[in-house]
Amino acid sequence: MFSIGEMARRTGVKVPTIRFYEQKGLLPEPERTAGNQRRYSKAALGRLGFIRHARDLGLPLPDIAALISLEGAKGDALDRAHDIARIQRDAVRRRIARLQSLERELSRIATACDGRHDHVCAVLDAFSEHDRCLSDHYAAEPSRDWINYTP
Amino acid sequence: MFSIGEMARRTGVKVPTIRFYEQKGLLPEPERTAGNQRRYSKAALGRLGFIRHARDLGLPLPDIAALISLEGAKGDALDRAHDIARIQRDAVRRRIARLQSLERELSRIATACDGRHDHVCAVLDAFSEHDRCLSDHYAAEPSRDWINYTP
DNA sequence: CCTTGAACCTCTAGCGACTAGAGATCCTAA
DNA sequence: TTAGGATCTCTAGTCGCTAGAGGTTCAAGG
Repeated sequence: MFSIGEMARRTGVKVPTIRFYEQKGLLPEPERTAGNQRRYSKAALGRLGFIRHARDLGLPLPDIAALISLEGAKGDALDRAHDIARIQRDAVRRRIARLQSLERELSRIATACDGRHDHVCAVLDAFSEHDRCLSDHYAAEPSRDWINYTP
Repeated sequence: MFSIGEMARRTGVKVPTIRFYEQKGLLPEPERTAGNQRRYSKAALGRLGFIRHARDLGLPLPDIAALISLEGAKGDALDRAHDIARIQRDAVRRRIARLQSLERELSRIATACDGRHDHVCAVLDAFSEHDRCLSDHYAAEPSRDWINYTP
């Protein structure tokens, strides 16, 4: 049996976050001591590790809850787990592509006029003017369209 | 003079978000019609475009406010703008590196046992067991250490 | 057995960056 | 003049935590 602090130490999940997960239904309510303190089983430790790992992989809590509900599932139900992984992987790929174009543009801005500021430099303009962008980072996130941006 | 809806249409920033930016001091309070509706100048449109672009680059609002305060600055003050760009670029680079290792792991999970679920498949285990990870994605984000994770 | 102090408890509120809704008012074109 | 889309203010909700207040419990040392 582990105290909540022991769980935190072993998984790297902070104590308030563990209680938060319990409140959100991701962790089952643990046993309590006579003095009302939480005592966790090894299974609970494993599940917290699962949550931690999935969170690190970028999964939102509802998706993690969905995965947990698949515990012990067989057959077609497991397709859901694969789906979640695939969807997350594709989302990550899109984020990578988008960040790479942002990185190019930030590099451009960071090196604009190379630190010589005897006259007005382009760094602020570089932030505001998308026309000068080397890349198409707006197009990368479909929910945001700059089509009508005409300053 | 532009209405708030026109500003939204031209920049892609949603109407409530424009009001939110005003409330946060990123946009100056615009003129109003007799009926209390906002009317924006071209300068305000430009600034909103600036904010939009900087947000897309991942800058937090306080950093954007700092950049705005540099408007018209000369000399050393502009170093601050370069600093912000460099810091953001480096942050983006770290995020890319981290996401790439996550992508590898999600791919591994997504393709675990290849859709044949006649028996218990490894996808859930793959989510929970970091031992099997191909990459070191925990180490990528220094604030989270898995050193003591022993399930 | 008693004390001390670290760890635990519940509860509320706050973060960032919006987003959604209610209910009221305004503007514009037919 | 009227209809209906756009706008107004205000509050509350989202996500995934995090921090703090104020109180209780546990475990080790004396």
